[in-house]
Amino acid sequence: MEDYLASFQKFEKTLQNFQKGLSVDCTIIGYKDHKLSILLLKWKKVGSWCLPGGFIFKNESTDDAACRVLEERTGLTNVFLKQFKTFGSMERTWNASKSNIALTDKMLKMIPVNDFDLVSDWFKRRFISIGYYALLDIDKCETQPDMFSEECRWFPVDELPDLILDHNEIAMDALDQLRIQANFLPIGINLLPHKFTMKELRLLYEAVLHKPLDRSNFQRKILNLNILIRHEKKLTGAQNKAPYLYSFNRDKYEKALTSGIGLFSV
Amino acid sequence: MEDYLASFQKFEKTLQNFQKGLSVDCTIIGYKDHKLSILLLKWKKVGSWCLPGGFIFKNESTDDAACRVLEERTGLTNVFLKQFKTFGSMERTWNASKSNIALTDKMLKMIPVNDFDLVSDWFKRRFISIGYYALLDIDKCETQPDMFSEECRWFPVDELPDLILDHNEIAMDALDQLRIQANFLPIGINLLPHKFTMKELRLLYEAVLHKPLDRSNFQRKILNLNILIRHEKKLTGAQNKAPYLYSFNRDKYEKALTSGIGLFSV
DNA sequence: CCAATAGTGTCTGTGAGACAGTATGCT
DNA sequence: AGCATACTGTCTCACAGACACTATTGG
Repeated sequence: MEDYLASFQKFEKTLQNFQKGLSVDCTIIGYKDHKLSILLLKWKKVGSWCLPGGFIFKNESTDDAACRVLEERTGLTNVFLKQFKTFGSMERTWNASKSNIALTDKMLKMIPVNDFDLVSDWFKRRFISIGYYALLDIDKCETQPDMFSEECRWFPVDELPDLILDHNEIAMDALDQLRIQANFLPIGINLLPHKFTMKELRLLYEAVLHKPLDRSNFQRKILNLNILIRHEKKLTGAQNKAPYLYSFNRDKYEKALTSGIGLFSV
Repeated sequence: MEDYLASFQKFEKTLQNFQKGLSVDCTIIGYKDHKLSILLLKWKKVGSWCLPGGFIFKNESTDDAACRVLEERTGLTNVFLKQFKTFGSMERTWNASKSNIALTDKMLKMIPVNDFDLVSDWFKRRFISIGYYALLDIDKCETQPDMFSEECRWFPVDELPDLILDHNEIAMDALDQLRIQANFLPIGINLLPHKFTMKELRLLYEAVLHKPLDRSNFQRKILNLNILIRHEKKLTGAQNKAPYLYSFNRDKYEKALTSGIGLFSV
Protein backbone atom coordinates (compact mmCIF):
# COMPACT_ATOMS: atom_id res chain seq x y z
CA MET A 1 0.00 0.00 0.00
CA GLU A 2 2.99 2.22 0.53
CA ASP A 3 3.98 1.66 -3.06
CA TYR A 4 0.47 2.37 -4.16
CA LEU A 5 0.41 5.83 -2.63
CA ALA A 6 3.99 6.58 -3.53
CA SER A 7 3.57 5.67 -7.17
CA PHE A 8 0.59 7.96 -7.59
CA GLN A 9 2.29 10.84 -5.91
CA LYS A 10 5.26 10.35 -8.15
CA PHE A 11 2.93 10.27 -11.13
CA GLU A 12 1.29 13.50 -10.02
CA LYS A 13 4.66 15.21 -9.96
CA THR A 14 5.59 14.04 -13.43
CA LEU A 15 2.26 15.02 -15.00
CA GLN A 16 3.73 18.31 -16.16
CA ASN A 17 6.41 16.48 -18.12
CA PHE A 18 3.84 14.72 -20.27
CA GLN A 19 2.19 16.06 -23.37
CA LYS A 20 -1.37 16.94 -22.42
CA GLY A 21 -4.30 15.23 -24.09
CA LEU A 22 -2.17 12.73 -25.93
CA SER A 23 -1.38 9.08 -25.30
CA VAL A 24 -0.22 5.91 -26.98
CA ASP A 25 -2.19 2.68 -26.80
CA CYS A 26 -0.52 -0.62 -27.59
CA THR A 27 -2.38 -3.64 -28.86
CA ILE A 28 0.11 -6.26 -27.73
CA ILE A 29 -0.66 -9.44 -29.62
CA GLY A 30 0.88 -12.58 -28.18
CA TYR A 31 1.33 -15.96 -29.82
CA LYS A 32 1.20 -19.21 -27.90
CA ASP A 33 -0.13 -22.71 -28.59
CA HIS A 34 -1.06 -21.71 -32.15
CA LYS A 35 -3.40 -18.99 -30.88
CA LEU A 36 -3.32 -15.22 -30.69
CA SER A 37 -4.11 -13.36 -27.50
CA ILE A 38 -4.11 -9.71 -26.53
CA LEU A 39 -2.65 -8.34 -23.32
CA LEU A 40 -5.17 -6.39 -21.24
CA LEU A 41 -4.93 -4.49 -17.98
CA LYS A 42 -7.56 -4.37 -15.25
CA TRP A 43 -7.91 -1.01 -13.58
CA LYS A 44 -7.56 -0.85 -9.84
CA LYS A 45 -10.91 -0.48 -8.05
CA VAL A 46 -12.74 0.42 -11.27
CA GLY A 47 -12.42 -3.13 -12.55
CA SER A 48 -12.68 -2.32 -16.26
CA TRP A 49 -10.28 -3.83 -18.74
CA CYS A 50 -8.25 -1.74 -21.15
CA LEU A 51 -5.34 -1.85 -23.56
CA PRO A 52 -1.90 -1.02 -22.17
CA GLY A 53 -1.11 2.60 -22.83
CA GLY A 54 0.85 5.53 -21.57
CA PHE A 55 1.51 9.19 -21.90
CA ILE A 56 4.18 10.78 -24.03
CA PHE A 57 6.94 12.83 -22.46
CA LYS A 58 7.35 16.24 -23.98
CA ASN A 59 10.89 15.33 -24.99
CA GLU A 60 10.13 11.83 -26.26
CA SER A 61 9.20 10.61 -29.71
CA THR A 62 5.90 8.80 -30.05
CA ASP A 63 7.70 5.66 -31.22
CA ASP A 64 9.88 5.74 -28.11
CA ALA A 65 6.81 6.16 -25.93
CA ALA A 66 5.25 3.07 -27.49
CA CYS A 67 8.49 1.12 -27.02
CA ARG A 68 8.58 2.21 -23.41
CA VAL A 69 5.03 1.04 -22.77
CA LEU A 70 5.77 -2.26 -24.46
CA GLU A 71 8.92 -2.81 -22.43
CA GLU A 72 7.30 -1.82 -19.15
CA ARG A 73 4.43 -4.27 -19.66
CA THR A 74 6.32 -7.20 -21.21
CA GLY A 75 10.02 -6.69 -20.51
CA LEU A 76 10.68 -7.07 -24.23
CA THR A 77 12.47 -4.80 -26.63
CA ASN A 78 13.29 -5.27 -30.28
CA VAL A 79 10.00 -6.89 -31.21
CA PHE A 80 7.74 -6.02 -34.11
CA LEU A 81 5.99 -2.78 -33.13
CA LYS A 82 4.15 -0.62 -35.61
CA GLN A 83 2.08 2.52 -35.51
CA PHE A 84 -1.17 1.93 -37.37
CA LYS A 85 -3.76 4.61 -36.68
CA THR A 86 -4.50 7.62 -34.51
CA PHE A 87 -7.79 7.79 -32.68
CA GLY A 88 -9.09 11.29 -32.11
CA SER A 89 -12.87 11.39 -32.09
CA MET A 90 -14.80 13.45 -29.56
CA GLU A 91 -16.28 10.26 -28.13
CA ARG A 92 -12.94 9.73 -26.45
CA THR A 93 -13.83 12.13 -23.63
CA TRP A 94 -14.92 11.46 -20.11
CA ASN A 95 -18.30 13.13 -20.69
CA ALA A 96 -19.07 11.67 -24.11
CA SER A 97 -21.29 8.98 -22.61
CA LYS A 98 -22.83 7.96 -19.31
CA SER A 99 -20.50 5.02 -18.96
CA ASN A 100 -17.49 7.24 -19.57
CA ILE A 101 -18.63 9.67 -16.87
CA ALA A 102 -19.15 6.87 -14.39
CA LEU A 103 -15.80 5.40 -15.28
CA THR A 104 -13.93 8.66 -14.88
CA ASP A 105 -15.60 9.41 -11.56
CA LYS A 106 -14.70 6.01 -10.21
CA MET A 107 -11.17 6.33 -11.41
CA LEU A 108 -10.62 9.78 -10.00
CA LYS A 109 -11.99 8.70 -6.65
CA MET A 110 -9.52 5.90 -6.42
CA ILE A 111 -6.50 8.07 -7.08
CA PRO A 112 -4.95 9.33 -3.84
CA VAL A 113 -3.50 12.62 -5.00
CA ASN A 114 -2.67 15.89 -3.34
CA ASP A 115 -3.95 18.24 -5.99
CA PHE A 116 -7.24 16.71 -7.08
CA ASP A 117 -8.06 19.50 -9.53
CA LEU A 118 -4.79 19.06 -11.38
CA VAL A 119 -5.29 15.36 -11.90
CA SER A 120 -8.98 15.73 -12.60
CA ASP A 121 -8.30 18.34 -15.25
CA TRP A 122 -5.71 16.03 -16.77
CA PHE A 123 -8.03 13.08 -17.13
CA LYS A 124 -11.13 14.98 -18.14
CA ARG A 125 -9.60 16.15 -21.39
CA ARG A 126 -10.34 14.49 -24.68
CA PHE A 127 -7.45 12.15 -25.27
CA ILE A 128 -6.07 11.62 -28.71
CA SER A 129 -4.39 8.26 -28.81
CA ILE A 130 -1.80 6.97 -31.22
CA GLY A 131 -2.38 3.26 -31.79
CA TYR A 132 0.48 0.78 -32.07
CA TYR A 133 0.43 -2.97 -32.34
CA ALA A 134 3.09 -5.52 -31.45
CA LEU A 135 3.46 -9.22 -32.18
CA LEU A 136 5.48 -11.34 -29.81
CA ASP A 137 5.98 -14.68 -28.10
CA ILE A 138 3.97 -14.97 -24.90
CA ASP A 139 6.50 -17.31 -23.33
CA LYS A 140 9.22 -14.69 -23.62
CA CYS A 141 7.18 -12.07 -21.76
CA GLU A 142 7.22 -11.14 -18.13
CA THR A 143 4.06 -9.12 -17.94
CA GLN A 144 3.52 -6.44 -15.34
CA PRO A 145 0.52 -4.21 -14.64
CA ASP A 146 1.09 -0.47 -14.51
CA MET A 147 0.34 1.85 -11.60
CA PHE A 148 -3.29 2.17 -12.57
CA SER A 149 -3.95 -1.52 -12.91
CA GLU A 150 -4.05 -4.43 -10.52
CA GLU A 151 -3.72 -7.24 -13.01
CA CYS A 152 -2.69 -7.99 -16.54
CA ARG A 153 -3.88 -11.01 -18.44
CA TRP A 154 -3.79 -12.47 -21.93
CA PHE A 155 -7.21 -12.79 -23.61
CA PRO A 156 -7.70 -14.90 -26.75
CA VAL A 157 -8.53 -12.52 -29.58
CA ASP A 158 -12.03 -13.90 -29.96
CA GLU A 159 -12.82 -13.67 -26.25
CA LEU A 160 -12.07 -10.05 -25.45
CA PRO A 161 -14.23 -8.53 -22.72
CA ASP A 162 -15.83 -5.10 -23.03
CA LEU A 163 -13.04 -2.55 -22.88
CA ILE A 164 -13.12 1.10 -21.90
CA LEU A 165 -13.73 3.84 -24.42
CA ASP A 166 -13.02 2.69 -27.98
CA HIS A 167 -10.40 0.13 -27.00
CA ASN A 168 -12.37 -2.75 -28.53
CA GLU A 169 -12.35 -0.89 -31.83
CA ILE A 170 -8.63 -0.16 -31.52
CA ALA A 171 -7.85 -3.82 -30.86
CA MET A 172 -9.89 -4.99 -33.85
CA ASP A 173 -8.26 -2.42 -36.11
CA ALA A 174 -4.88 -3.63 -34.91
CA LEU A 175 -5.71 -7.24 -35.74
CA ASP A 176 -6.92 -6.23 -39.18
CA GLN A 177 -3.69 -4.36 -39.80
CA LEU A 178 -1.60 -7.29 -38.62
CA ARG A 179 -3.44 -9.60 -41.01
CA ILE A 180 -2.88 -7.26 -43.91
CA GLN A 181 0.77 -6.88 -42.94
CA ALA A 182 1.24 -10.63 -42.71
CA ASN A 183 0.54 -10.81 -46.43
CA PHE A 184 3.37 -8.46 -47.26
CA LEU A 185 5.96 -9.06 -44.59
CA PRO A 186 7.40 -12.29 -43.26
CA ILE A 187 6.57 -13.12 -39.66
CA GLY A 188 7.89 -15.64 -37.23
CA ILE A 189 11.49 -14.83 -36.54
CA ASN A 190 10.78 -13.87 -32.94
CA LEU A 191 7.80 -16.16 -32.45
CA LEU A 192 9.22 -19.59 -33.23
CA PRO A 193 12.20 -21.48 -31.85
CA HIS A 194 15.38 -21.09 -33.85
CA LYS A 195 14.66 -24.32 -35.69
CA PHE A 196 11.07 -25.18 -36.45
CA THR A 197 9.03 -27.45 -38.66
CA MET A 198 6.96 -26.34 -41.61
CA LYS A 199 3.87 -27.27 -39.65
CA GLU A 200 4.78 -24.91 -36.82
CA LEU A 201 5.27 -22.09 -39.30
CA ARG A 202 1.99 -22.87 -40.99
CA LEU A 203 0.12 -22.92 -37.68
CA LEU A 204 1.53 -19.49 -36.94
CA TYR A 205 0.28 -18.12 -40.23
CA GLU A 206 -3.08 -19.78 -39.71
CA ALA A 207 -3.36 -18.16 -36.28
CA VAL A 208 -2.49 -14.72 -37.62
CA LEU A 209 -4.59 -14.90 -40.78
CA HIS A 210 -7.37 -16.68 -38.91
CA LYS A 211 -8.05 -19.23 -41.60
CA PRO A 212 -6.82 -22.69 -42.57
CA LEU A 213 -4.13 -22.89 -45.24
CA ASP A 214 -3.51 -25.77 -47.60
CA ARG A 215 -0.54 -27.72 -46.31
CA SER A 216 1.21 -28.39 -49.59
CA ASN A 217 0.53 -25.03 -51.18
CA PHE A 218 1.80 -23.30 -48.06
CA GLN A 219 5.03 -25.23 -48.28
CA ARG A 220 5.51 -24.35 -51.93
CA LYS A 221 4.88 -20.65 -51.41
CA ILE A 222 7.08 -20.28 -48.37
CA LEU A 223 9.95 -22.21 -49.91
CA ASN A 224 9.74 -20.09 -53.04
CA LEU A 225 10.45 -17.02 -50.93
CA ASN A 226 13.95 -18.38 -50.30
CA ILE A 227 14.06 -17.13 -46.75
CA LEU A 228 14.33 -20.58 -45.14
CA ILE A 229 17.27 -22.89 -44.58
CA ARG A 230 16.52 -26.60 -44.39
CA HIS A 231 18.26 -28.61 -41.68
CA GLU A 232 18.24 -32.24 -40.54
CA LYS A 233 15.07 -34.19 -39.93
CA LYS A 234 13.38 -34.16 -36.57
CA LEU A 235 12.54 -37.59 -35.20
CA THR A 236 9.50 -37.10 -33.04
CA GLY A 237 8.82 -40.69 -32.04
CA ALA A 238 5.50 -40.61 -33.84
CA GLN A 239 4.82 -43.31 -36.37
CA ASN A 240 5.21 -41.14 -39.42
CA LYS A 241 7.77 -39.59 -41.67
CA ALA A 242 9.97 -37.19 -39.75
CA PRO A 243 9.55 -33.54 -40.75
CA TYR A 244 12.53 -31.42 -41.72
CA LEU A 245 13.61 -28.60 -39.48
CA TYR A 246 13.99 -25.12 -40.91
CA SER A 247 15.44 -21.85 -39.73
CA PHE A 248 15.20 -18.39 -41.17
CA ASN A 249 17.96 -17.06 -43.36
CA ARG A 250 18.24 -13.85 -41.41
CA ASP A 251 19.73 -11.79 -44.23
CA LYS A 252 17.06 -12.71 -46.70
CA TYR A 253 14.40 -12.39 -44.01
CA GLU A 254 15.47 -8.82 -43.37
CA LYS A 255 15.49 -8.06 -47.05
CA ALA A 256 11.97 -9.44 -47.38
CA LEU A 257 10.97 -7.21 -44.46
CA THR A 258 11.92 -4.14 -46.43
CA SER A 259 11.01 -5.18 -49.95
CA GLY A 260 7.88 -7.10 -49.05
CA ILE A 261 6.51 -10.39 -50.26
CA GLY A 262 3.19 -11.57 -51.56
CA LEU A 263 1.58 -14.41 -49.71
CA PHE A 264 -2.03 -15.26 -49.15
CA SER A 265 -5.02 -13.68 -50.78
CA VAL A 266 -7.85 -12.40 -48.66
CA MET B 1 -2.23 45.28 -43.37
CA GLU B 2 -5.11 45.83 -40.99
CA ASP B 3 -6.28 42.31 -41.68
CA TYR B 4 -2.79 41.05 -41.20
CA LEU B 5 -2.51 42.40 -37.68
CA ALA B 6 -6.08 41.62 -36.80
CA SER B 7 -5.87 38.02 -37.88
CA PHE B 8 -2.82 37.37 -35.74
CA GLN B 9 -4.35 39.00 -32.74
CA LYS B 10 -7.42 36.90 -33.19
CA PHE B 11 -5.22 33.84 -33.50
CA GLU B 12 -3.39 34.75 -30.31
CA LYS B 13 -6.68 34.87 -28.45
CA THR B 14 -7.79 31.50 -29.73
CA LEU B 15 -4.52 29.77 -28.96
CA GLN B 16 -5.89 28.55 -25.65
CA ASN B 17 -8.72 26.77 -27.45
CA PHE B 18 -6.30 24.58 -29.38
CA GLN B 19 -4.73 21.37 -28.21
CA LYS B 20 -1.10 22.14 -27.44
CA GLY B 21 1.68 20.43 -29.33
CA LEU B 22 -0.62 18.77 -31.82
CA SER B 23 -1.51 19.56 -35.39
CA VAL B 24 -2.87 18.06 -38.59
CA ASP B 25 -1.03 18.29 -41.89
CA CYS B 26 -2.85 17.69 -45.14
CA THR B 27 -1.16 16.47 -48.28
CA ILE B 28 -3.69 17.80 -50.76
CA ILE B 29 -3.13 16.00 -54.04
CA GLY B 30 -4.73 17.61 -57.04
CA TYR B 31 -5.36 16.15 -60.47
CA LYS B 32 -5.28 18.19 -63.65
CA ASP B 33 -4.13 17.61 -67.21
CA HIS B 34 -3.30 13.99 -66.40
CA LYS B 35 -0.82 15.03 -63.73
CA LEU B 36 -0.75 15.06 -59.95
CA SER B 37 0.24 18.14 -58.00
CA ILE B 38 0.42 18.97 -54.32
CA LEU B 39 -0.85 22.18 -52.77
CA LEU B 40 1.82 24.08 -50.86
CA LEU B 41 1.79 27.28 -48.84
CA LYS B 42 4.54 29.90 -48.74
CA TRP B 43 5.08 31.42 -45.32
CA LYS B 44 4.90 35.17 -45.01
CA LYS B 45 8.33 36.81 -44.70
CA VAL B 46 10.06 33.50 -44.00
CA GLY B 47 9.54 32.37 -47.57
CA SER B 48 9.69 28.62 -46.91
CA TRP B 49 7.13 26.27 -48.41
CA CYS B 50 5.10 23.85 -46.32
CA LEU B 51 2.08 21.59 -46.41
CA PRO B 52 -1.27 23.06 -45.40
CA GLY B 53 -1.94 22.28 -41.77
CA GLY B 54 -3.72 23.50 -38.72
CA PHE B 55 -4.27 23.08 -35.05
CA ILE B 56 -6.95 21.00 -33.43
CA PHE B 57 -9.57 22.59 -31.24
CA LYS B 58 -9.90 20.96 -27.86
CA ASN B 59 -13.50 20.12 -28.66
CA GLU B 60 -12.95 18.98 -32.22
CA SER B 61 -12.19 15.53 -33.61
CA THR B 62 -8.98 15.13 -35.55
CA ASP B 63 -10.95 14.16 -38.66
CA ASP B 64 -13.01 17.33 -38.39
CA ALA B 65 -9.82 19.38 -38.00
CA ALA B 66 -8.45 17.87 -41.21
CA CYS B 67 -11.75 18.54 -43.02
CA ARG B 68 -11.65 22.12 -41.78
CA VAL B 69 -8.12 22.65 -43.07
CA LEU B 70 -9.05 21.12 -46.40
CA GLU B 71 -12.13 23.29 -46.76
CA GLU B 72 -10.35 26.48 -45.72
CA ARG B 73 -7.62 25.93 -48.29
CA THR B 74 -9.66 24.58 -51.20
CA GLY B 75 -13.30 25.39 -50.52
CA LEU B 76 -14.13 21.73 -51.03
CA THR B 77 -15.94 19.31 -48.77
CA ASN B 78 -16.93 15.72 -49.35
CA VAL B 79 -13.75 14.71 -51.11
CA PHE B 80 -11.57 11.72 -50.44
CA LEU B 81 -9.65 12.50 -47.24
CA LYS B 82 -7.82 9.86 -45.26
CA GLN B 83 -5.64 9.77 -42.18
CA PHE B 84 -2.51 7.79 -42.98
CA LYS B 85 0.23 8.29 -40.39
CA THR B 86 1.16 10.31 -37.33
CA PHE B 87 4.52 12.00 -37.23
CA GLY B 88 5.99 12.40 -33.77
CA SER B 89 9.77 12.26 -33.82
CA MET B 90 11.88 14.62 -31.76
CA GLU B 91 13.28 16.10 -34.96
CA ARG B 92 9.99 17.94 -35.28
CA THR B 93 11.10 20.63 -32.81
CA TRP B 94 12.28 24.16 -33.39
CA ASN B 95 15.71 23.37 -31.89
CA ALA B 96 16.30 19.98 -33.51
CA SER B 97 18.48 21.50 -36.22
CA LYS B 98 20.10 24.77 -37.20
CA SER B 99 17.66 25.32 -40.02
CA ASN B 100 14.73 24.74 -37.68
CA ILE B 101 16.07 27.28 -35.20
CA ALA B 102 16.59 29.86 -37.92
CA LEU B 103 13.14 29.16 -39.30
CA THR B 104 11.43 29.49 -35.94
CA ASP B 105 13.28 32.71 -35.13
CA LYS B 106 12.31 34.25 -38.44
CA MET B 107 8.74 33.16 -38.01
CA LEU B 108 8.39 34.47 -34.49
CA LYS B 109 9.86 37.80 -35.50
CA MET B 110 7.30 38.26 -38.20
CA ILE B 111 4.33 37.62 -35.95
CA PRO B 112 2.97 40.85 -34.51
CA VAL B 113 1.58 39.62 -31.21
CA ASN B 114 0.96 41.17 -27.84
CA ASP B 115 2.21 38.38 -25.65
CA PHE B 116 5.38 37.23 -27.34
CA ASP B 117 6.19 34.63 -24.70
CA LEU B 118 2.85 32.94 -25.06
CA VAL B 119 3.19 32.54 -28.81
CA SER B 120 6.86 31.69 -28.60
CA ASP B 121 6.15 28.96 -26.09
CA TRP B 122 3.43 27.64 -28.34
CA PHE B 123 5.62 27.31 -31.39
CA LYS B 124 8.77 26.10 -29.64
CA ARG B 125 7.14 22.87 -28.54
CA ARG B 126 7.67 19.64 -30.33
CA PHE B 127 4.66 19.23 -32.60
CA ILE B 128 3.12 15.87 -33.19
CA SER B 129 1.31 15.97 -36.48
CA ILE B 130 -1.43 13.72 -37.75
CA GLY B 131 -1.02 13.27 -41.49
CA TYR B 132 -3.99 13.20 -43.89
CA TYR B 133 -4.09 13.07 -47.63
CA ALA B 134 -6.80 14.16 -50.03
CA LEU B 135 -7.33 13.58 -53.74
CA LEU B 136 -9.35 16.13 -55.70
CA ASP B 137 -9.89 17.97 -58.94
CA ILE B 138 -7.78 21.10 -59.18
CA ASP B 139 -10.33 22.85 -61.37
CA LYS B 140 -12.96 22.56 -58.66
CA CYS B 141 -10.76 24.24 -56.05
CA GLU B 142 -10.60 27.83 -54.99
CA THR B 143 -7.36 27.82 -53.09
CA GLN B 144 -6.61 30.30 -50.34
CA PRO B 145 -3.49 30.82 -48.21
CA ASP B 146 -3.90 30.83 -44.44
CA MET B 147 -2.97 33.60 -42.05
CA PHE B 148 0.64 32.48 -41.92
CA SER B 149 1.16 32.26 -45.64
CA GLU B 150 1.23 34.74 -48.46
CA GLU B 151 0.68 32.38 -51.34
CA CYS B 152 -0.51 28.92 -52.17
CA ARG B 153 0.47 27.10 -55.32
CA TRP B 154 0.19 23.66 -56.92
CA PHE B 155 3.52 21.88 -57.42
CA PRO B 156 3.81 18.82 -59.66
CA VAL B 157 4.62 15.86 -57.42
CA ASP B 158 8.05 15.40 -58.96
CA GLU B 159 8.99 19.06 -58.62
CA LEU B 160 8.41 19.76 -54.95
CA PRO B 161 10.73 22.35 -53.41
CA ASP B 162 12.44 21.82 -50.07
CA LEU B 163 9.77 21.99 -47.42
CA ILE B 164 10.02 22.83 -43.73
CA LEU B 165 10.65 20.17 -41.09
CA ASP B 166 9.75 16.69 -42.36
CA HIS B 167 7.07 17.87 -44.77
CA ASN B 168 8.85 16.37 -47.78
CA GLU B 169 8.78 13.01 -46.05
CA ILE B 170 5.10 13.44 -45.16
CA ALA B 171 4.21 14.26 -48.75
CA MET B 172 6.11 11.25 -50.12
CA ASP B 173 4.47 8.95 -47.57
CA ALA B 174 1.10 10.32 -48.60
CA LEU B 175 1.77 9.61 -52.28
CA ASP B 176 2.86 6.08 -51.44
CA GLN B 177 -0.31 5.52 -49.47
CA LEU B 178 -2.45 6.90 -52.27
CA ARG B 179 -0.80 4.53 -54.74
CA ILE B 180 -1.39 1.56 -52.48
CA GLN B 181 -4.98 2.65 -51.94
CA ALA B 182 -5.58 3.03 -55.66
CA ASN B 183 -5.02 -0.69 -56.02
CA PHE B 184 -7.79 -1.52 -53.59
CA LEU B 185 -10.30 1.26 -54.00
CA PRO B 186 -11.81 2.78 -57.12
CA ILE B 187 -10.88 6.38 -57.83
CA GLY B 188 -12.19 8.96 -60.20
CA ILE B 189 -15.76 9.75 -59.22
CA ASN B 190 -14.85 13.27 -58.12
CA LEU B 191 -11.96 13.74 -60.49
CA LEU B 192 -13.52 13.18 -63.89
CA PRO B 193 -16.53 14.73 -65.60
CA HIS B 194 -19.77 12.83 -65.19
CA LYS B 195 -19.26 11.13 -68.53
CA PHE B 196 -15.73 10.28 -69.53
CA THR B 197 -13.85 8.11 -71.99
CA MET B 198 -11.84 5.04 -71.09
CA LYS B 199 -8.71 6.93 -72.04
CA GLU B 200 -9.42 9.69 -69.52
CA LEU B 201 -9.90 7.11 -66.79
CA ARG B 202 -6.72 5.32 -67.77
CA LEU B 203 -4.72 8.55 -67.75
CA LEU B 204 -5.98 9.21 -64.24
CA TYR B 205 -4.78 5.81 -63.06
CA GLU B 206 -1.48 6.29 -64.82
CA ALA B 207 -1.01 9.63 -63.08
CA VAL B 208 -1.80 8.17 -59.67
CA LEU B 209 0.17 4.97 -60.07
CA HIS B 210 2.94 6.83 -61.86
CA LYS B 211 3.42 4.24 -64.57
CA PRO B 212 2.02 3.46 -68.02
CA LEU B 213 -0.77 0.90 -68.23
CA ASP B 214 -1.58 -1.32 -71.17
CA ARG B 215 -4.58 0.13 -73.00
CA SER B 216 -6.46 -3.07 -73.69
CA ASN B 217 -5.69 -4.80 -70.43
CA PHE B 218 -6.80 -1.72 -68.53
CA GLN B 219 -10.11 -1.73 -70.34
CA ARG B 220 -10.68 -5.40 -69.62
CA LYS B 221 -9.88 -5.09 -65.92
CA ILE B 222 -11.95 -1.99 -65.31
CA LEU B 223 -14.95 -3.34 -67.20
CA ASN B 224 -14.76 -6.58 -65.22
CA LEU B 225 -15.29 -4.58 -62.04
CA ASN B 226 -18.81 -3.77 -63.25
CA ILE B 227 -18.75 -0.27 -61.85
CA LEU B 228 -19.10 1.49 -65.20
CA ILE B 229 -22.09 2.25 -67.37
CA ARG B 230 -21.50 2.59 -71.10
CA HIS B 231 -23.19 5.44 -72.94
CA GLU B 232 -23.26 6.75 -76.51
CA LYS B 233 -20.14 7.38 -78.52
CA LYS B 234 -18.35 10.68 -78.44
CA LEU B 235 -17.58 12.18 -81.81
CA THR B 236 -14.46 14.25 -81.33
CA GLY B 237 -13.82 15.39 -84.87
CA ALA B 238 -10.58 13.48 -84.96
CA GLN B 239 -10.07 11.06 -87.80
CA ASN B 240 -10.47 7.92 -85.75
CA LYS B 241 -13.05 5.66 -84.26
CA ALA B 242 -15.15 7.53 -81.72
CA PRO B 243 -14.67 6.36 -78.13
CA TYR B 244 -17.59 5.36 -75.95
CA LEU B 245 -18.49 7.51 -73.01
CA TYR B 246 -18.78 5.92 -69.57
CA SER B 247 -20.07 6.99 -66.20
CA PHE B 248 -19.73 5.39 -62.79
CA ASN B 249 -22.51 3.23 -61.47
CA ARG B 250 -22.61 5.04 -58.17
CA ASP B 251 -24.13 2.17 -56.18
CA LYS B 252 -21.57 -0.33 -57.32
CA TYR B 253 -18.81 2.24 -56.97
CA GLU B 254 -19.73 2.79 -53.33
CA LYS B 255 -19.85 -0.95 -52.74
CA ALA B 256 -16.40 -1.33 -54.26
CA LEU B 257 -15.23 1.45 -51.95
CA THR B 258 -16.14 -0.61 -48.92
CA SER B 259 -15.41 -4.12 -50.15
CA GLY B 260 -12.32 -3.23 -52.16
CA ILE B 261 -11.10 -4.34 -55.55
CA GLY B 262 -7.87 -5.71 -56.91
CA LEU B 263 -6.30 -3.79 -59.71
CA PHE B 264 -2.73 -3.31 -60.70
CA SER B 265 0.26 -5.05 -59.29
CA VAL B 266 3.21 -3.09 -58.01
C1' DC C 1 -7.79 5.23 -100.47
C1' DC C 2 -4.95 6.28 -95.80
C1' DA C 3 -4.03 7.75 -90.97
C1' DA C 4 -5.19 7.54 -86.31
C1' DT C 5 -7.12 5.77 -82.48
C1' DA C 6 -10.87 2.78 -80.23
C1' DG C 7 -12.36 -1.69 -79.30
C1' DT C 8 -11.81 -6.83 -79.22
C1' DG C 9 -9.51 -11.24 -79.38
C1' DT C 10 -5.64 -14.40 -78.64
C1' DC C 11 -1.54 -16.36 -76.76
C1' DT C 12 1.60 -17.30 -73.00
C1' DG C 13 3.37 -17.46 -68.47
C1' DT C 14 2.57 -17.43 -63.64
C1' DG C 15 0.52 -18.67 -59.68
C1' DA C 16 -3.24 -20.14 -56.61
C1' DG C 17 -5.98 -23.87 -55.08
C1' DA C 18 -7.39 -28.69 -55.08
C1' DC C 19 -5.88 -33.03 -54.57
C1' DA C 20 -3.44 -37.29 -55.83
C1' DG C 21 0.62 -39.84 -55.23
C1' DT C 22 5.03 -41.05 -52.92
C1' DA C 23 8.21 -41.33 -48.85
C1' DT C 24 9.33 -42.36 -44.23
C1' DG C 25 9.16 -43.51 -39.25
C1' DC C 26 7.07 -46.27 -36.02
C1' DT C 27 4.22 -50.31 -34.20
C1' DA D 1 2.37 -55.01 -43.24
C1' DG D 2 -0.15 -51.10 -41.89
C1' DC D 3 -0.86 -46.54 -40.10
C1' DA D 4 -0.03 -41.73 -39.69
C1' DT D 5 1.93 -37.86 -41.27
C1' DA D 6 5.48 -35.44 -44.22
C1' DC D 7 6.85 -34.33 -48.73
C1' DT D 8 6.26 -33.89 -53.89
C1' DG D 9 3.95 -33.64 -58.17
C1' DT D 10 0.06 -32.67 -61.22
C1' DC D 11 -4.11 -30.71 -62.86
C1' DT D 12 -7.19 -26.87 -63.59
C1' DC D 13 -8.62 -22.30 -63.52
C1' DA D 14 -7.97 -17.39 -63.46
C1' DC D 15 -5.69 -13.63 -64.66
C1' DA D 16 -1.93 -10.43 -65.91
C1' DG D 17 0.77 -8.91 -69.66
C1' DA D 18 2.04 -8.66 -74.48
C1' DC D 19 0.40 -7.94 -78.73
C1' DA D 20 -2.25 -8.77 -83.00
C1' DC D 21 -6.39 -7.89 -85.29
C1' DT D 22 -10.72 -5.46 -86.44
C1' DA D 23 -13.75 -1.25 -86.39
C1' DT D 24 -14.74 3.37 -87.09
C1' DT D 25 -14.01 8.25 -88.02
C1' DG D 26 -12.41 11.83 -90.91
C1' DG D 27 -9.01 13.58 -94.39
